[in-house]
Amino acid sequence: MPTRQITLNDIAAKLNVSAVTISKALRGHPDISKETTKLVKKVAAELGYSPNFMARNLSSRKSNTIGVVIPKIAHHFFSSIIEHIYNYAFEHNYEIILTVSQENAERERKHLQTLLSMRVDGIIISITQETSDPSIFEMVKSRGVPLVHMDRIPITENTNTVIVDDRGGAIKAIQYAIDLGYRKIAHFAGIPSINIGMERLNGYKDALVKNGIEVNENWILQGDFGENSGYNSFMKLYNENNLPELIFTVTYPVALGVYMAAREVGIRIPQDIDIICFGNSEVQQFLFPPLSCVNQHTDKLAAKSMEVMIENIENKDEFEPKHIVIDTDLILRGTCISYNRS
Amino acid sequence: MPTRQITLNDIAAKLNVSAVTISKALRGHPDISKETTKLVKKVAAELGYSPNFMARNLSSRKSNTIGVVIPKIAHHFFSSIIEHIYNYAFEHNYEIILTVSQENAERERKHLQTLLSMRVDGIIISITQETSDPSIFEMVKSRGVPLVHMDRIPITENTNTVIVDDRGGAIKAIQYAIDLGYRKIAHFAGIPSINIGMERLNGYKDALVKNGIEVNENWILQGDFGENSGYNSFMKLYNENNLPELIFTVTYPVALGVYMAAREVGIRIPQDIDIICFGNSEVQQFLFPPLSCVNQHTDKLAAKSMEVMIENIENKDEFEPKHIVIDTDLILRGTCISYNRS
DNA sequence: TTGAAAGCGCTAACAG
DNA sequence: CTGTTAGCGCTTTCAA
Repeated sequence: MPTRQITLNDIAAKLNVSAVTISKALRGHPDISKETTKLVKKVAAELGYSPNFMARNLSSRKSNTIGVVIPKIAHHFFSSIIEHIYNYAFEHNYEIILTVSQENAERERKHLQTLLSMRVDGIIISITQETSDPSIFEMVKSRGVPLVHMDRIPITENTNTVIVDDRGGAIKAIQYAIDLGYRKIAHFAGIPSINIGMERLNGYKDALVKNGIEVNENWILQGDFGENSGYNSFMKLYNENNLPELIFTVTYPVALGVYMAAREVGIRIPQDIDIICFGNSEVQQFLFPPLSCVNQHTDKLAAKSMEVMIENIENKDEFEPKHIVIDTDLILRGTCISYNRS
Repeated sequence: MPTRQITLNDIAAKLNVSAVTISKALRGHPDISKETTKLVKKVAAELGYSPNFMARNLSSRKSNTIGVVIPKIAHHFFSSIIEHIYNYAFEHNYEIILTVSQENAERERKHLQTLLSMRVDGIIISITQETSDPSIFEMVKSRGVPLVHMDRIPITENTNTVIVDDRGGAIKAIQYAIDLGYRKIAHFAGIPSINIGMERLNGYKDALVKNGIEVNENWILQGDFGENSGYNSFMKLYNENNLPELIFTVTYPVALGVYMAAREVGIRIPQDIDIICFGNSEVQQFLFPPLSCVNQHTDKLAAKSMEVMIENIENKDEFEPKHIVIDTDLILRGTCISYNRS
């Protein structure tokens, strides 16, 4: 570095006191007199002092930093959560180190290692589509680092989880559709090894069963959480000449894939086939027709995750893992609002 | 911390060598023999050693970390850029510290301070709508921290800038529309104090003038970059009974606002009024009608910003500020594809 | 109310 | 090829 940074010692030298005094004064420690504190702060500002977090954290063994691992960022659900997490952190004086696994388990693993190396105070994670080995999470916990699993969680015990009521949300949507008059309902499902895929599927089945409607396995299309998956599933049913009256998709991108496929083959939504999805995004109201959905309250998801995290950090010893479930609601727009089959 | 972390000394003790040897071995330093290195790495892995970045960075005065400040994250343009930045960083072994200013200049300032305190190796920033005082950027540079202004840049000299060819992109769009037959073209402009607002407006005017079309100030509606702005501007013209044939919006959200307003008052797009916007997003193809736009290549923006950043970091002394301009292209979908006024 | 001493975990420079 | 010495900039005892 050509330009050396100002340190405590520089200020100390200038004021003819010790660095300790400066350190304390700057942190508002009660040891130091009001006057001294004031003076120190003034000089520090003049000199453009910028505390060195590395040194501070190294010495205090606390970083006031929370690591976050998410699978994707250019996706409304996650970017919205992230935005709320950042806001929460800002208000509570925490820093966020965000990492993005790109749905890649190997990369997820590396990011976790990095966060540990950075000595973050805790980690909030939403796992990838392909994460299957939960041992890495055990490792994190064994290091004494608080962990919160958010939304996409593995099958681990004894860890904080903050999830959406996926099953309940799915039931809500399907029950509503049934009440409307729908009976032939397909589900474009996600990856069953991930909780959200499994639970939404279960909710779908539950609702059908409860209403005495037979579950048709041909109308449960396994895929992933992306556009292509929706496109392919639709095309499969279309080619089999086996389209249902309504499609319930596991995510909003999957629904986009359906829109695209339907337009391509000239099937009209909602006249020829209707649709509702899990997951909200502000652009849904601009689609044609505006897409109805199960809304997930990303703000609450984020806030609760942070809340649990901070509690756990500040109360490490006698902390019992929390399991929070966030409620959902239906947002009705231009699809799935009436049953008008011929 | 209840569970102490493994340190170099722990490994050193176990192997009866010095900590320095371990340190070097772990970093693959040529000083150490292959065998020793191998052994050390093995033991380190067994012990679950995780290098302490704080200590490492403090001692080496290098963090391999790049700070990023953006105004918003739940917005396709930025989340897309961020995603590319993360990927680039991952491939080049840099860490990213992302901060979000929420379009708030005060918060931006704080984030900058934090990043300096974290001793990041450099900072990439896209400024807020309200940032007016560039002195903070001078301060960053005076600290010897490389700075890259990306997309939304202040009026500073002598700093790296990586921007989109906003003026050129606007000209491209308007010229194309004029060739189609459009003459009555309005511009829903952004904030003029920010380069992208100014340049897109200038491009709009340039193109009109070049084609001998008079610039009508009533058709230049000043606003910001969000949905509401588009909504309000549209309503204003609608109420004045002064709608043009085509609207060119400064961003994609502004166009969404127009969609919403138009639907509300029963004006059809593109039959009654046509539209094209600056800025791409994958959901545009799912809008009705699919929205045409000037595409900005967020991947190149991100990659170039990172490239310049890393060059500047690794070559601090004799580095000349770079000014990169990224080209645009038109993506034509369901709007602004033909002139069919009656 | 202030400060001296010690150390956080690591690396750079040099010596052997 | 390996180790010794000396910090990086800060905070935490503990003594004055």
